[in-house]
Amino acid sequence: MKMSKLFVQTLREFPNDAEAISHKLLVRAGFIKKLANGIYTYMPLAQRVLNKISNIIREEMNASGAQELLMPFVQPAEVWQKSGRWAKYGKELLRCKDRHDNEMCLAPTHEEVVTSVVSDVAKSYKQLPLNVYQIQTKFRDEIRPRFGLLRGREFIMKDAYSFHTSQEDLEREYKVMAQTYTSIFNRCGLETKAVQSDSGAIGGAVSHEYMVLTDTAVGENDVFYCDSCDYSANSNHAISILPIQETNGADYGYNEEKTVDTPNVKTIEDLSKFLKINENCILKAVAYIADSKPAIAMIRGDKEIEETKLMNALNAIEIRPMEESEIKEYLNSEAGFISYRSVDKSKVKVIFDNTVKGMKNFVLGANERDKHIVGANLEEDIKEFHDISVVKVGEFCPVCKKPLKITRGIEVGNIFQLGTKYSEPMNAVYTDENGELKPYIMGCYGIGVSRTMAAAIEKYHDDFGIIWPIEIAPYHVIVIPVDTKDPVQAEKADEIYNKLNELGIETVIDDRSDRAGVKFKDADLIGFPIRITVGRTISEGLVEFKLRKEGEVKKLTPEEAIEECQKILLN
RNA sequence: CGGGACGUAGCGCAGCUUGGUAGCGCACUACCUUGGGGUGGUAGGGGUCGCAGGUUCAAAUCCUGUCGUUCCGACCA
Repeated sequence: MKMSKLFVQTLREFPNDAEAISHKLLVRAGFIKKLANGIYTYMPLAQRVLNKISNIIREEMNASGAQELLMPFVQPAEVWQKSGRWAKYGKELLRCKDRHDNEMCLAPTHEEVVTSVVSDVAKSYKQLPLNVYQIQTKFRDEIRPRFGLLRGREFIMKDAYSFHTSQEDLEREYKVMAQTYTSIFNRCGLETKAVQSDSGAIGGAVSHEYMVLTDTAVGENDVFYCDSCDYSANSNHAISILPIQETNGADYGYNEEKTVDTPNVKTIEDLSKFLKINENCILKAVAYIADSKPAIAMIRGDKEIEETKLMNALNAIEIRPMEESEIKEYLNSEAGFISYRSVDKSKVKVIFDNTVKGMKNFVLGANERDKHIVGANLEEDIKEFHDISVVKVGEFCPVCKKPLKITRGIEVGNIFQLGTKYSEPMNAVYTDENGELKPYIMGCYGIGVSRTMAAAIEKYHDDFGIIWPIEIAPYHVIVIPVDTKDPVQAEKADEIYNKLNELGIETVIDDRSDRAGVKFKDADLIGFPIRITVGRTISEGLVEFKLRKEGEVKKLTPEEAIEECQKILLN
């Protein structure tokens, strides 16, 4: 490809509205162009990267026995109503109507359709197990799309679904997919960590997220991990061992239950200062609306609530903090002074965190403005506790009990054992050996293709631009004639360019009449892994060979440079 | 959903206070110049100033509404 013909425009400045480095570089290097919030055109350079990632995925998925298909992106409401998700899926599901007034939606995922398709075709146990996948655009109407391709509304995803006759067979396939994912990301030049995204609790669905670990990534997930064993988990789901620590308000002189005035003391921090007591002796109440119903979560003052865990404990689909007015309405209380004691437990669900077990003579809201109770103790009939707190660094690994560490991760893939979550409500069944109808046992396996591209940039860049891993780089080599007016340089550069292309090495020649500086800047920005510069030294029969990654310049003959390219690509 | 900021050429911005022919840099076109890390110059092309309404002889500028973008918040009561 000639640079003068390549449909790309690099910008001299970073875009103003980008935050994440991958977003800034994708825009500045001319890979993507925004059409609307969270919706982008993939320009030719980006499309080449996406194709490379997709092809690696295809090769690995096919090798592990999965079959590629392609399902509709626009879907009728019926399939979603069948699974029950038409009502449950919130505003992320973009709904619309066709000309006949039929309700439709843009697919955010394909469990419904694939279940429906498979149940029409795979009617016998003889056709199972089955694993089908597609690579396709998805649409999720995110509340706040940001970070470019890391959290767009429209994005490209590989989604695979497997169907089995037994849990054992599902688990076998799950392991196959886990291996497949590791090799896919390795081939993309990305090291990933498979991180638990569920506590692994008995009977619970098992799932893992594949994280590209980077300390620099803005936003995204916190990942807890253990150096001494394999344990790692998304902070959403991480558990830690925290010995039930006894905290006693009596140590601060509060050994008798009584109500005290706490004027204008609203936060735990203020309260702790005002009463001269450690935060871990205060029982904090946080009020939520869970699926339109009120709930309060009680937790030790120094701990924080993990909403995903709370959601699970409440068995809710959607939760949000209560607003001031709702606190009045449902709890007849005021923020800062809520107590679990005075609420009507038949109407308001109360959840206690595990940390509350060890609290004695604690401080509690009095359910009245400017008043708290000190020296309080839990009633004996409160016996149910849940893990609803966020793990903190330094708490202990649940497997080997060593302190946990934290890092940032970008989720690029996930694998999930679904069981009969979809097949049962959708009545998707096969006939088994005994002629009985059974629901499929299912698994699903996703990879964010466009997000993987962005994650690679988050991981591999420097001040000058992108440093593509060669496996997913848009092109392998850029040949730069320094002075296109010098016929020797131009001719020799052309020769190298043609030779490389003949060898199947994807090469761009920067034939523009710009100065060398411009070409170097663009080459670094776009991130070609190999650069061959044809300049003055060509009179001595030498060109410059430079890897974007390492930055060292070697003087080689054109033949040696071409050989070097071949060697690198063979590895 | 709450709060702030911003919408002027593909990108980055000025002009608005005090209403009077729409500007700068990059990018684009042509020519000259330069030729190893974003040369220097000359001449051009490109904008219903987000949209709608209002005030006015006159609105990018003032007022109202609306749409969009963006940042923060939407656990720590």
